[in-house]
Amino acid sequence: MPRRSAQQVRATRNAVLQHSVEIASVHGLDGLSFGQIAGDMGLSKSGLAGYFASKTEWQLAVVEHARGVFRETVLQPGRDTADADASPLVSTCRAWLTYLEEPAFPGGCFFVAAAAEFDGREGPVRDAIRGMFTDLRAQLAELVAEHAALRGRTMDPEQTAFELLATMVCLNHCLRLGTDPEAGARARRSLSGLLDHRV
Amino acid sequence: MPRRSAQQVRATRNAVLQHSVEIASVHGLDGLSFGQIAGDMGLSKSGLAGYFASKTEWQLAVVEHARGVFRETVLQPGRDTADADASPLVSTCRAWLTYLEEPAFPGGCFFVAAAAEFDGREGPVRDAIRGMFTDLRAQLAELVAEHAALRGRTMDPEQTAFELLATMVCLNHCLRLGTDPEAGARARRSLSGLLDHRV
DNA sequence: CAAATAAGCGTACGATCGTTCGGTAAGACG
DNA sequence: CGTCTTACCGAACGATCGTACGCTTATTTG
Repeated sequence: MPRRSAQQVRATRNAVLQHSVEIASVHGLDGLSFGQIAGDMGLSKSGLAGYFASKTEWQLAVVEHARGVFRETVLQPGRDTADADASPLVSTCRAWLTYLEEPAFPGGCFFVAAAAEFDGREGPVRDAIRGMFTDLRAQLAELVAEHAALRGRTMDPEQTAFELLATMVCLNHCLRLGTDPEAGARARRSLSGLLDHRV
Repeated sequence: MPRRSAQQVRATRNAVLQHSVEIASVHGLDGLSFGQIAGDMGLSKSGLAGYFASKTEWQLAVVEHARGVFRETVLQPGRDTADADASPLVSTCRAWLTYLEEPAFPGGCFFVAAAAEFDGREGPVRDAIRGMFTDLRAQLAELVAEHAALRGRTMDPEQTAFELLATMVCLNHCLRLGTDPEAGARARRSLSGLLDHRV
């Protein structure tokens, strides 16, 4: 069997993916290179490449890893910290704001960057990113519907989900580019209006 | 003097920049390569590189060229087609929607892509992109203030500018990724609400 | 203990990258 | 007409890219 246990291998692979996501959030998924990342992590180029069947497979693994990070940084805390005052949607938005303002990835939201990078191309990487946003939209719409029911309001879940996503994407844009020091406050004002609740 | 007139040279350079913007909107500013573009345009690699002092200078020229395209595709028509019914802001938003839905660039809005690509880095290219959005925000806020005055409403120009930008950025995102066939309608609904006017 | 397994390394491959340099030839000007 | 300017090309450079192939070596298994 392996010279290192399967658990150690998985841990190393996870560390590689974590560092890959961080670099990719700054330099893009195409900006990843085996040599660079291997050097950063004290591995050989071929050693690192051995973890993945190809660069595309590596990129797909990075996307999947980032999805996990988003889940446990935004969606899961959103569910967990909901209470009588804050609906799951409200607390999800709060976790989301934190995720953008104290970035989980040094280059800002990995998915916004990856979407912009691959939205004009074809292939499995684009499909994976697209899948992430399709799921996100569905979950958001569900949370909105739940929120509306809790507050006894009528809302168009899809429309509100679109506007929530718009606010978050634009907040990420402004924060990363630094064009608007008040972006956080503006996003919160938008969200409060959308949700009829202080965020 | 030159073997080709200065005007011809400028025309060639312009054609190079036009094609560069189109490629960059799909593959990113870093995805540009002298060899690739030169091949596409029937020039030699070194011949094309001769137009620019370095790759960075090339990227800066591409950003500047794209700014011109945005000006004459969105801002200028927005000003020109305003009438008694549609304020300059409303007609600008209409031109903007057209720019996103019948893309001037094959990869969607060049600036959204470029911002996502460079927002985590430093250097002159990032500064140029940042400058574009700083200007855009200022012009948007001005248009909003004008619009509010025309309609006799009170609006926070900066806040509304943020929400307009959010809508447009998210529309571009959804259109390019194809995650929401109704994105155009949703964006129009958002805009109509923001501007208190059918868009 | 010996054999089998596979993680990781070193090396090499062809391709492409940005950049440099000298040569060629076409137009402008004396 | 001769000279000068310069747009453009061809070739080459060092570097880096993704990928492939053996080899070493530690661990597990029979």
